[in-house]
Amino acid sequence: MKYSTRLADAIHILVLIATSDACCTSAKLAESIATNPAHIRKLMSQLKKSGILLTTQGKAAPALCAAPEEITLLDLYRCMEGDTPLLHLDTHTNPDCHEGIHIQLALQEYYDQLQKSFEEQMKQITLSDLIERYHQRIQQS
Amino acid sequence: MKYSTRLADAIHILVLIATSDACCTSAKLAESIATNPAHIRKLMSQLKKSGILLTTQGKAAPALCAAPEEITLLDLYRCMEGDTPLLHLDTHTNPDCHEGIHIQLALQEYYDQLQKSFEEQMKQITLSDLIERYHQRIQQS
DNA sequence: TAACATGTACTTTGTATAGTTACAACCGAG
DNA sequence: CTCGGTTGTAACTATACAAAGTACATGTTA
Repeated sequence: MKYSTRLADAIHILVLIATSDACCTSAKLAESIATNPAHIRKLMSQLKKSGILLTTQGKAAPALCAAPEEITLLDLYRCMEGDTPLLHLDTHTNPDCHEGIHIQLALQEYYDQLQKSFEEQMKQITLSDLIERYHQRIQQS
Repeated sequence: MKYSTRLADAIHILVLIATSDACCTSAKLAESIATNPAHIRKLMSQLKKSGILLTTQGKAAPALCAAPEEITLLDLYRCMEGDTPLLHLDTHTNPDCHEGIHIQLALQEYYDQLQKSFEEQMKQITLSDLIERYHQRIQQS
């Protein structure tokens, strides 16, 4: 499977919306990300369903539902990737092989532990942090 | 990261080799993982290249190159996934859009930070830990 | 030497993501 | 109230890549 850039794209969209004065049409956002407007609208639709973004049909005026300080990377990860974990077990092992099941279940415990810790750290990073770092980079260049 | 069960399968193979007295042919291992022998041999070949597993052509006697305590989850991750990170930037943004580049670069700093911390934790988990937990589960059942 | 293994190249299949097109629904200015 | 611009969403296609499967050269051992 191709790896996903949806989270990175969603963040891209949100940072532009949060920092840009100009009207953010899906066409303009698509130009910055170098993709097509429909894809942008699909991502924005997902952000809307998660209560992160506010959009109006026919009107190019997307707005954040909360302050950037309130939106964490974990919120965005869950919005774009759902419950999909970072590492994957092989759940298609032979059911007749008892050892096989127990190996995967033992592994799951450690995977869960890693996932939980990763999410805990994503919770510490907010959209505001990203915007701040982005502004610093703009100034330096 | 893209969806892959290679790491889980590699661990499956190593645990079986480390704990099984019976001769571990690629056919027998394939049966436990419910896949085909060629796939198993491909995974084992990769483990061999990384100096984790020792195999001999024509001979069904795979063996670990190091004690299970010495083999970390990070070693196995690197072997199976290489430098592929867990989260991916969108590097196909419009080069004419300066903002776009800086958003992704700002994001990269946080992604790198998360990746580093994740790998640090994978380093703490060894094949020996997995085998131990696996034995506990076998006993309980 | 025969039976059985591994090592590896090649092909096929399955599936998630991204790209694209099309169009209905909607907004706001004139 | 109409028209140009916009969103929302449903197809469909293209692409990438993991996994499954096939084949066979090479090696081991009884």
